[in-house]
Amino acid sequence: MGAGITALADALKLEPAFFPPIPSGDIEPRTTMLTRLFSDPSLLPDVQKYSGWGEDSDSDDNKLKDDDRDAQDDGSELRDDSRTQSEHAGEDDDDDGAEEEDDGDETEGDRPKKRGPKKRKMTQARIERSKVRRIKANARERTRMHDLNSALDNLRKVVPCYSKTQKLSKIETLRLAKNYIWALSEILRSGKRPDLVSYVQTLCKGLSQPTTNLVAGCLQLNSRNFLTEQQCQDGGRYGAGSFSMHSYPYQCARLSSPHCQPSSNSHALRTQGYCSAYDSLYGGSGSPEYNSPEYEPPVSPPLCINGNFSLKHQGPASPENEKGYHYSMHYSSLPGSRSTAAHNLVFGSSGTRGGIHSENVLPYHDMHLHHERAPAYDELNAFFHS
DNA sequence: TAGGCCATCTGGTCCT
DNA sequence: AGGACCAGATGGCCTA
Repeated sequence: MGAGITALADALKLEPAFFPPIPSGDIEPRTTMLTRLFSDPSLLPDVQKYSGWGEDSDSDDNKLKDDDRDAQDDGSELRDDSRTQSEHAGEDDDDDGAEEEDDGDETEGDRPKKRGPKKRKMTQARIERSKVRRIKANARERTRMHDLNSALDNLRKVVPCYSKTQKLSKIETLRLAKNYIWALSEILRSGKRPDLVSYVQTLCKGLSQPTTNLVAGCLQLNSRNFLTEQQCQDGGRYGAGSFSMHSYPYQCARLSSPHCQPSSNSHALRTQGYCSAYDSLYGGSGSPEYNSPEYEPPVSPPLCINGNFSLKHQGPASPENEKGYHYSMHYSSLPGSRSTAAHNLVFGSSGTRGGIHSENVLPYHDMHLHHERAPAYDELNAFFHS
């Protein structure tokens, strides 16, 4: 696939070093990493090297911060003092809380005198200004956090599990997004249709059990079944984090239905299994499970295993939505259009490989691509087509 | 009731 | 000086 990647990089007008390896062991602060990650697509394929962000990198992150704090010991002392003051002063911002600063020198008492430039006397005007500044800063901080939450909401909508009634927590959203990006980039890298179970495992890596259940539920796959299946299959061949590209028979929750009974015919089983799973994953085909009270209809980009996804915009478009999803393109539904080729790439050129028929898939003209590189997708499809 | 998640306030730090 | 970003503290809400 090396040449393929090069062609893909060309099609996307990316730097030649697409998918460069990230030196392992380079742990950086979470915010820096996220910024870099989302601004530099070339790093996506190695996201998994950062697996365990939630735990390991957090501690590393904290370690760094602790080091920082050590270097700023004086600052934290001040901080603790001010914290205590504010606690004693109560929550009321209007209660001349700033005057406490003013009295700082007098109330120091047993505390050693602080060095450095002496604080200027807080005049009434300064106090007022300080209060106004604080109030404005609070408002800005609220707005900032609301923006952050809006962005997280948008992220929730494009990861493979979305429910308005059972929202993923912030941390789980980020973890799932990371896994999702990894899984998609892996699909792009290999150019093969992934094994569904491994795909779900990849998505769920590092997620809490409730979230794993939620994701598996959203994907219409009984998590216990797939976990059990995993353990039963040749002792860890599908170990955590693996992203096996070959398929094998597995049991999904829907296999109990009359047309999905396990049989000795592995091909038939595989076919039926995929049929059920993908069927549901693609949003469609009148699956009754969608009426489950626990999950809303799969408004998430269904499994997006075809490398594309449709964003769900229900309700009025917010300015942010308009801003963030400005680009959209509709694939032609003409016979023999490029979408077919792209579709075949991930589902196998036979069109029935793994039991997937093109008619089970939402037509591309119903799927909106939203990507800042939207113009490049034509070329990307050309690549798929060739 | 403990624990998880969240919103908010707050002060510190960095940058313009 | 002021804004952006960050992280700690706190309290509320919800659920097992």
